Amino acid sequence: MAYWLVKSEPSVYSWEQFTSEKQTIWSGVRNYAARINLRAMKKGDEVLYYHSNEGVEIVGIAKVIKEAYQDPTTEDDRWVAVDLKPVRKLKKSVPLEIIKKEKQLANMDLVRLGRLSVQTVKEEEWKMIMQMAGEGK
DNA sequence: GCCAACGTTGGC
DNA sequence: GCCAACGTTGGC
Repeated sequence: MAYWLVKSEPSVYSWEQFTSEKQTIWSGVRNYAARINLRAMKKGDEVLYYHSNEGVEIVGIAKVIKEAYQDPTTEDDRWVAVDLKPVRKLKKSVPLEIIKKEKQLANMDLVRLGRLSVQTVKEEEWKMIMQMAGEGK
């Protein structure tokens, strides 16, 4: 089981929209580093859902329901998409500001590689986030 | 193949 | 709205 983090601008595709649609195609990624991560996603992997620009916080958990396939939004077969579905909203959203203050999370991709839109999350990082979100585990 | 210029992302 | 950081492009 691996953990991931995806970003979305709420004005483009928010968590609320995601949950009301029950699932979504995570397409339109045009970045090589992000593509490597998309390809590595396995069915059942859990994904943190992060709101960029507005909110600037992790708001919920999603799950991979379909592994990488050709991105339907382009003819170019080099790009891939995955299908995600919402699992649940976090009890408490975890703002980037708080993550930055947490020493154990200083090396998270979210902090180091701010602009990467699909990131890996280590198990320890996932656990920390869950604690900070008030999720008992 | 290097690197400067440019465009985009995203935090503030 | 500004600007820093970073990825991509293109000239040489």
